[in-house]
Amino acid sequence: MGKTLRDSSKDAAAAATLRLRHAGLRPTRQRVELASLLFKNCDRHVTAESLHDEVTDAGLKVSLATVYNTLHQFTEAGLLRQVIVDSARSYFDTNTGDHQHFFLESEGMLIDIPGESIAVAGVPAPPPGLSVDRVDVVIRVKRA
Amino acid sequence: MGKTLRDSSKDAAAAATLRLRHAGLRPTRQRVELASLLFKNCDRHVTAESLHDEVTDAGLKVSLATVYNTLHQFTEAGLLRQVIVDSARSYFDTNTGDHQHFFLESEGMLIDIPGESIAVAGVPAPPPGLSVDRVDVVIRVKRA
DNA sequence: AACGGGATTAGAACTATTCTAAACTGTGAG
DNA sequence: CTCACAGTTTAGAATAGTTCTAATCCCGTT
Repeated sequence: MGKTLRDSSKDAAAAATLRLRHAGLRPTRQRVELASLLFKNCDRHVTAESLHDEVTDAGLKVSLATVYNTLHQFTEAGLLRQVIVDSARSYFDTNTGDHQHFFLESEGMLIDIPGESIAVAGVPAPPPGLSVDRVDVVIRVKRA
Repeated sequence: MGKTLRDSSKDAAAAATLRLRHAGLRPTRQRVELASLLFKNCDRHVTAESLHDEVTDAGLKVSLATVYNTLHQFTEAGLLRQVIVDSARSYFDTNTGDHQHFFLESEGMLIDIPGESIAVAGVPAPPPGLSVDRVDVVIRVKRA
């Protein structure tokens, strides 16, 4: 028989707990709740503010400071990736694989572009003493 | 005969004044001083703070608010280009042509990469209703 | 020289983010 | 099962970068 809503919520929590343990993070209530929201569905892009609103709207109580802490810890642990496209706010991406982004600045919207589809050629060697850490491509788009 | 230091300073100011008029900006003392610093030498990358320090160290008096206003007006007028690589501060680039950047985050240093040398292939068509505004490539580097 | 509108300014205000210090809680030992 | 403690959370203060405000100033025209 199908699972009830409560079951799937429990499942998400259980999965989140596992994921946290794997990452070496203690599965506190707040971290489990945030991880459940972040990783339940498909790839997502959030800001601290948007995630805080979301968790609050869900009737859960997590402070904004904890949302910031958690986003950074998750990023540190490789569960999230920070996307820098706007000098006003930070975005975090649940897709940590190789990919790039469309960015619609007027609406703060990010859209993934699979890594395989984009190729960057002709990158010169970095100046002596420096090594390449990552290549970021941002396709800035606007409403046609 | 060679020009004196005072002459070349005057030249820079005269050139800056012309450049401002061409861009449709009134050549005020502050704008001329900032433009002289920005465009006297080769390509430069500045932040509001760094430019304010520079103009202050030169013994000139320009408020930080004016530096911000001016950077935005220059950008608007196509004299500068804003570079988004850091979610904590804004960089402005005197090179407005087609090019990309190395970014050494730990030192807030930007290095130009000529546009011809880099090619981005395989960019998918943007979602319906959106059009590509610009393609930014940032090569994040670290001390080897 | 006087005028008018844009430009500049100091300082307040604002936004996103980080810090602080106190209260709380998961976890392993007993 | 309970205790203790290190790690976590929290409210609120603090900070950094940037923008706003409203008064003053000055460039270009008359």
